[in-house]
Amino acid sequence: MDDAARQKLEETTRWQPGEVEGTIFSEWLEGGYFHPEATGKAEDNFSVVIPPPNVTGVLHMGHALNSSMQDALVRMNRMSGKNTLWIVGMDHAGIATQSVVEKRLREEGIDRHEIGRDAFVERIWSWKDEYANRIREQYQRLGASVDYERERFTLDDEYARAVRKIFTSLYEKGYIYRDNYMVNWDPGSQSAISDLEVVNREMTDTLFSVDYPVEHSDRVLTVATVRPETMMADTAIAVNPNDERYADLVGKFCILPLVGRRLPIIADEHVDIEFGTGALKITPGHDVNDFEIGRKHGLEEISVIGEDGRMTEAAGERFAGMTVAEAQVAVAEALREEGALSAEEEYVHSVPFSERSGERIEPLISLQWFCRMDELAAPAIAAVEDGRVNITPGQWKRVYLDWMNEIRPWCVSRQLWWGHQIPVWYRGDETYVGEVAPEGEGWVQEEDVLDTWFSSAIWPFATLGWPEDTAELEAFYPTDFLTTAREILFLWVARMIMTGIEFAGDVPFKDVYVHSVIQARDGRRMSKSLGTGIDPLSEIDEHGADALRFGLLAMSSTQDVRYSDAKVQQGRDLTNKLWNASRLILMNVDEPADRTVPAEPAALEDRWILSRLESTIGSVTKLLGEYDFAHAAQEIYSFVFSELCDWYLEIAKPRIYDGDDEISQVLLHTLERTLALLHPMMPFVTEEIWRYHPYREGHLAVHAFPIADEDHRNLTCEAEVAAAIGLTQKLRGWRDMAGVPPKIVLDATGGGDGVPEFVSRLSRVNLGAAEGEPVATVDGHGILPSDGLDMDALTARLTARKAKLEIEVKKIEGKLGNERFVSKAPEEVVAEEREKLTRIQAELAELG
RNA sequence: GGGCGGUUAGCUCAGUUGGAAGAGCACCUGCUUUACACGCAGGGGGUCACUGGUUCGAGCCCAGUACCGCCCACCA
Repeated sequence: MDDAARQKLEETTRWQPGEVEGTIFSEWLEGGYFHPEATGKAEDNFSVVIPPPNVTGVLHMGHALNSSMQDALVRMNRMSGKNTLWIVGMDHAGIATQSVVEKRLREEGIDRHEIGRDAFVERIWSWKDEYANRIREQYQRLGASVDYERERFTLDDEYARAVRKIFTSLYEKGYIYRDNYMVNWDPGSQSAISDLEVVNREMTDTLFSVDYPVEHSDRVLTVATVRPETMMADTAIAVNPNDERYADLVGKFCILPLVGRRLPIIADEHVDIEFGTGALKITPGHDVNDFEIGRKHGLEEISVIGEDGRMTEAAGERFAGMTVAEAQVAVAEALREEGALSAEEEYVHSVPFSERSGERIEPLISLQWFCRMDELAAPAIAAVEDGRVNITPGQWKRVYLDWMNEIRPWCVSRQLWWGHQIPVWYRGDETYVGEVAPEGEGWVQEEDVLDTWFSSAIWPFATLGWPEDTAELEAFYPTDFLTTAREILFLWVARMIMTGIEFAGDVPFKDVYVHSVIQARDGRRMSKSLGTGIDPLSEIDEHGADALRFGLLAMSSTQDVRYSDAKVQQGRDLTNKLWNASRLILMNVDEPADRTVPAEPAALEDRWILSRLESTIGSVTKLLGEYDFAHAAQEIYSFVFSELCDWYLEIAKPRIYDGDDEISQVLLHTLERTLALLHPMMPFVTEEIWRYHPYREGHLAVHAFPIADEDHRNLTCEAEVAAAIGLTQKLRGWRDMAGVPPKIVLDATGGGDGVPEFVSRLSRVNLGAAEGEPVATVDGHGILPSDGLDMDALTARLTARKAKLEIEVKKIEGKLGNERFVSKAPEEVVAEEREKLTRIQAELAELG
């Protein structure tokens, strides 16, 4: 180490992340460590795709969590010597991006229709560039070791070609078709949306009872509806076939109030006899159920609400042009005038809303492109059932299978401008579907674009150059695992599995880990609109990237958790602890002539820390492999704090200052392995410390990941030191209990053989110093009288301790006195109780 | 309406196959011990939501109840 480095170490008593994180990251990039050659086979290599964030915004805490998890595993595998690729990129996010940009334009007083499609899309592209830069920078701040040279965007030319190929191919297989069908119409975005983009909310509406007179009769059929404004589109009245009240009316007709149309009275199982009057108005044009019933019975489909959310001419001139809400009031009023409204009551029910625009969904019949899913789903179901794709935690496997088994056609067209324009061309009655425009004059391309998820569904292989037979595909497909939030299990994960099998010839990943959702500190959802979001960047500014990464991993779990500042602080503490422990080692230890650590060092504590180190390496590696990030973080935290710093370094301190080859070997070896082990979780601080390590030959990012070395495990030694530590703690505890001032060194009997030297030093109780009449005993060691002992306080505390132990004795004696316990419980359990009793009785004896 | 998850220390959360409950933070008491006060040592604190059951023994298993959360669903 040169003088400048030594001075830096001496001066820097706290880990200061802000100063060095940027430099370190640049060095990694310059080293090209994150940009692998596309060589070798996927089964030997390691690859992961990042869930591409929307270009609408900035990274949120969910992205930070996901990336912390992926990076931990990616770095671990890269260090283990695997050719490793982590793919990054962004999603064009059709509706989301279009509406954000549209809103901004409106603030400038511009309507997108004024400037036209091309100019509008141009505006979004510049928006995209701006946000992609920000997102990329955020990943770098986080330390994500993605391949920045292979960044992809779901609307790139190459990617778009893959999308068109998929569409065309599905069309040729007969899965994709165009149809007039009931869709979820979002008046906000003026587009159809899929079922998965609809959220239901509880609403209080008015339930109107409307009387429909029966033709040639003085009877009326009363139906209940929350949507009287759709009644102009009614084409039937339905009753349950088993409803005796109406059996004689089936086949007859009602007269539609206000309009006067004759409505057939039909029988359908769907109608609930118990609900309301048991008669249901059927409006195939504006209700999903009614649409199904209508198709079944061959009813006419009338539309009275337009795509703009206003009543059409078909609603009659009295209502045409009104908004749906206005029409409801007007229709109710008209019915009232006619005396056809027999009741109005408050009614709570769930109502569909657009997740994106927030507007109430208007079910409309519309000409859209659909994709039949059954054939695609079947092999994707099999892949999860037979374990080619493994979903953890296990309960999500069933959720996935349930949904897949009930899968319905997917409405893939969107009436937007931003997205993959559907590769279909029309000319008169002709329709052409293909990857490129057809030859000839007069062809006009379909204006609609594809659902965003249609393009993200092929992310794992389209990013690798599919459909070309690229070296990247060969080397990195299928990927190894995916970590994801459960909310996109259907939207994204399921569809990737389906397209992967169908088009790339294999499942896209072997493991899916569904992680928890990090909630706001108060337990609410983190959301921009609620203002409950916590910005990862400001957390990094405040505590450093390592602290945030550690904190997120430590607080992660399979169940939802609240954001824990304490866990981030714990990460911060760990970086600082590691930094300072390293300072102690690196400033005091010289590089030994021979780096080799003896299989069995002479010093007990050396054998001990080596054994504990290897044990920790084993368990952390295992936990990371099981996606148990929280326990992995906890494990390494307690190793560093407790075992390495609180015990080993304190025990070894005199030797560290004196310096000898063996302690140097052990310290430098232990530090090296600890840094490498921790690097995947805390890449920055470990890389920076490594800079000062005499063994350094290159960056830690590409240093070998440690493999647990069984030769250094020594259970006998671990037990011996554990006992010595136990004794030290007892002596310290006793001192404190007895109120002995810290400066006083007590004398005690015992010690000698079998008790390591450090016990006396760390407990400040000089074992075996002299003989004499003890005032008390601790584990057989007699404490000799001393000026620092307050005998009154001691007596009081001993009495309290005794009382506590006696209660414990009674409990155990009761248990051992229970004949059934002794006879039925396993021997070792009984033996353990006996030992415990002996132990406590011995302590009681010592207390006198 | 169906399904899933949760209820453990003041707070946030762990608790592997049932053997008598842990961590971090917070709290209390000491300590400027020459790596670190983002530290060190010691300590207090829990009828494991409730009610039954199985068992020698239940936070863990079974049945039910009460709250809380999430997902799915076409009750007008």
